[in-house]
Amino acid sequence: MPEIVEVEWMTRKLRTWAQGKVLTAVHVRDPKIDTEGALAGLEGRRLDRVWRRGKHSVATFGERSLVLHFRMTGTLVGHPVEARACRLQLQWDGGGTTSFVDTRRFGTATVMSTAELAAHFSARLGPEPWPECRAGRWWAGCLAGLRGPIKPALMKQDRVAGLGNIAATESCHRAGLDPTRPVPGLGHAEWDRLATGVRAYIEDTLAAETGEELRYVQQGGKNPFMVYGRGGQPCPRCGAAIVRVVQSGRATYFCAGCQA
DNA sequence: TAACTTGTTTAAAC
DNA sequence: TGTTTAAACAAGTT
Repeated sequence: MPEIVEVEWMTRKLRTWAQGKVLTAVHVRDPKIDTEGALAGLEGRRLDRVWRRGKHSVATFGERSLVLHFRMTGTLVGHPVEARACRLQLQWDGGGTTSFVDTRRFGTATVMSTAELAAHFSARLGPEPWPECRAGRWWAGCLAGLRGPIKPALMKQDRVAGLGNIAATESCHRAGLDPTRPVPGLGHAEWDRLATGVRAYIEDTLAAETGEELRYVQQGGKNPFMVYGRGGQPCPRCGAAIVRVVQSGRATYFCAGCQA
């Protein structure tokens, strides 16, 4: 599930593949991804910059930008893909091809002007939690005024951009924090632990992404997470059983032994 | 077969 | 009135 770490990884890949190159051809293989017919307008433009904002990957061509959102199963690969899951292909001068592969077809690819992009992001995205160093005070400020539990609060994109269900779940575990604790009840030491936990999760997970293709949770049958998807299994830190609860309709996993 | 998976939007509840 | 949660949605896997 592409969240901040996976989107950062794909953004870096796209940068190495295509930044500075001219987009010579756009092949829309799934009409649903480009109902406005705007993608063809990018042909012939040079890709100036590739950057991430929250869970979006943005390719900027002068005054127009291609904004990608991967939702559940979207991913970028650096070669042509013929399978039906390939929704979009971008061809670059020099012969390279980038494919947007998305089996469940929930992802989006939108063309925006610089002004539209700024308005779009400022209306729905809070500040970036990473790579800038964020202290506990910063987190307390971002989530100030919220009354619900901490884990769903971490997923509010208009407060802090980029954290999804897995990142929020794993960060609470690293912080030793019970995900059901109400935001107003958290103290300075707990905010500090949360700041450290989020940073550790992001950097450790990013460091584990070393191959050419992005790893997914279920692929290869290996679950790389500490608690996510491990209901009933022993906690890797303290050995107590990991429990599964539902918060705001989303699965949360945590260890009642070491998350208080 | 039906339940489960995700982020976002919209509607309803508190 | 503002904040929070539930439901609906996309489509494929289990």
